[in-house]
Parts: sequence; structure tokens; C-alpha cells
Amino acid sequence: MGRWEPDAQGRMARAALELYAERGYEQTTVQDIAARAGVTERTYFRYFADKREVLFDGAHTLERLAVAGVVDAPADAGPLEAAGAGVVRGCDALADRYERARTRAGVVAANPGLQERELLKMAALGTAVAGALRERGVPVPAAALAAEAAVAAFRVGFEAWVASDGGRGLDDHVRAALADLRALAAG
Amino acid sequence: MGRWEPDAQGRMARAALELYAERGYEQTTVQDIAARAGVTERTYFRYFADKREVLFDGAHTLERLAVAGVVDAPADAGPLEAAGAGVVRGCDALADRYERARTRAGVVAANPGLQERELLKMAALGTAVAGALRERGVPVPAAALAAEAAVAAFRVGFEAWVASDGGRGLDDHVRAALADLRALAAG
DNA sequence: ACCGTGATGTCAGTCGCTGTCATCACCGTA
DNA sequence: TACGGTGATGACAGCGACTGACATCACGGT
Repeated sequence: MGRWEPDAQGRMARAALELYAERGYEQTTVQDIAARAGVTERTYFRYFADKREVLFDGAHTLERLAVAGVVDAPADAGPLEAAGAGVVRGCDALADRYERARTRAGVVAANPGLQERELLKMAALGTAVAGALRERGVPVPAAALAAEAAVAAFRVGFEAWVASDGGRGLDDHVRAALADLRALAAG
Repeated sequence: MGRWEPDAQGRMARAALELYAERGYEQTTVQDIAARAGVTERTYFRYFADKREVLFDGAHTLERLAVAGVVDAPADAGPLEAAGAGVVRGCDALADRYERARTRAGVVAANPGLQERELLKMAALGTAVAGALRERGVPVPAAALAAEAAVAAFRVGFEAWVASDGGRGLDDHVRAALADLRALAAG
């Protein structure tokens, strides 16, 4: 076997999540992941930039969906409203992966280094959403703030989702967080 | 000389910022920093957890000031108002270090790994501010959102400050960002 | 049967980071 | 002055993350 088994990237991603969850991030070496996926350590680093990145290959999809959500928002929607529509649309990227998201969230929560990477991805999401807002004519500072606030609501909603039993959808939780945010700023 | 020169930590922090600014973060080894500070690599790791942390030893002061600002906020101030008062107080930690902050911001902006660490520190700041808000009786979700929003305003204000000529104070920029945020949520 | 192409394996090497132990400077005390 | 305790530092070995360079293999087309 060895060479030319299909979907090496997917195998490595699954192996990594399993190992990180089983024995912890620090107790897992890249060689462990590569071995379980049936490749060598060198091949791992051809697909993922570092030991952390293997948990974040879905971030690009989330970002793309969120930007599309902002673009498709009604023309009369305000900046925060449009940004909120973006992150709500982004929920589609995780909607049917509750179990995996929950496992992954546990792994990330257990390691500061992984939290750093997640924060970087959220910041990139915010930058992308802010860019989409600027395309709508929103001035720079307002776009940055609206994007940051919407991403904060997404994070809060996501945390509530993985802490729940999964009965309600991620988008429901995010919408609730956005409503809380509005009420907060008004008060 | 070698041993017992005073302020080894300060010497290493200065050496690191210089080297990161001169030749870049990746082109600098920990051994380079230690050598310029007149110590060994091993001593560096006794003071700083890793190669990045040397740029973030002021984060604790910022956090402490922000929490104090929240605690001292008027009793009738709302969550966002109190959180805002916190980050404005935090500005005192950097008020008289414009040049150093500017250099540091340039170094951080040039390296994703350093941005990750900065985001982690900002998240910790948000958690600390949220905790202070809860002490005031603010319910958990509102406290988290208000803290996140205030920290976002701090970041926006900080970026405006380092992008400016330093004529206005950091607290002025942060206050302006907080006002923008309020206007945004109202609209 | 041959060859070009791209993915993979192999190997050596650097650097971040840690554990362990010896060594040194300082300080108090007899 | 001599002595020992204490804390910071140096010296060394070692692991694991990550990279560059080159060889090797499977597959497709000719």
C-alpha cells in the first residue's frame, strides 16, 4: 500500500483529531499522525503548514461563506446587520458536523497554542467580513468594528452551541448572540 | 562581567525588540537575543516561556489596569460603558511609550505567529474584563459580549494611534472607537 | 515499451525548547 | 576572616517541529 492511497489529506486530518482527542495535543507527535495516516512526517508538512494547522483546514470555507452572506445581504441593511448575515451564513460550514465540532472544540480548549491559531482564524474572518462591508460602501472604521462585533457574536454563539446538546442549530445560537449584542449597545 | 549584571529581563526584552526590528523575527534566533543581552539561551527561557513572549511582558499590566477601570466605573454605568472605562484606563500602560509601541506594532504586524500571541493576550484581556463585569452583577453572556466589544474598540483605537503621528493620546483614539461602536449598534 | 509528471520517501540539518547538574556570586553568621 | 546556604546562571544532552535537497515510485500519455 503506502503510496497512492487516495485522500491523504483527509486521512491525516482524521488521524490528527483522533490522536489529539485520545492522548492530547502535546502528547502527540507529527510522526504519530503521519504513521496513523499511512504516510511519512515529510508528507504531512507538504499538506499542512505546521502541527496545528491540521485542525483548521475548514476555516477557508467558513470565510468564503461569510463573505457571500455579507454580499447577499439586503441593500438597506446596516453594517452590523450585514455582518451578522455573513456570520449566520457561515454557520452552514458546520451545520451538519456537530459531533466533530464538539470534539474539536474540546481539543482546542485544552491547549493555548491551538487557541492562538483559532483566534488568528477568527481575526482573518473578521478582516474578510470587513472587506466585504467596505465593498458595500461602509467606511473603514465602521466596517472593522461591525465585523469584529459580528465575529464576537459568532464565537459566543458557537460556544453556546458546543455546550448545548445540539438540539438547536448553530445559526440559532449565533442569531441569539447578535440580538444580545444589539440590546447591549442600546442599553 | 557576564553574571550578575542587573536587569537581565529588561536587557533581553530590549535586545529582542531591536533584533526583531532590525533583521526580522524569523531571522533572529533566541541565541542571538541572549548573546546581545550578555546571557545564555538557557537563561532566556528561564525568563520567557518562548521566543514570542518576550514582546508581551507588558500584557499583565494592561490587564490589571483595565480590570481596575471596570471596578472603578460609576455604579450606574451600563456593561458596555463600564467595559469601555476599563480599556480606557488600560491605555495608561502605554501612554508614554509611543515610539516603543510603534516599533513593536510593526514587528508584530510583520509576523503571523506574533499576531497569534497578541490575539491571545487580547482574548485574555477580554476574559479579565468580563470577569470584572460579572463582579458588578452583569449576567454572563452580556458580560462576555460587552468585554469583547470593548476590547475590539481598544484594538481599533490602538491601530489608529500607532498609525498616527502620536499627537493625540491612545485614550483619545480608544474613546473615539467606543463612540463609533455605540453609533454603529444604534444605527 | 518508453518517458514525463507529480506525489512520496529518505536523509541531513537547524532551531525552539526542556531536564539535569555543576558552578558562581552574594549574604548572613560564627 | 572563614564558612555554608541560597538563588541565579552556565554547560550539556536530548527531543521534537520544521525545512531543503535529492532519489524514487506510480500513473498517464505516446
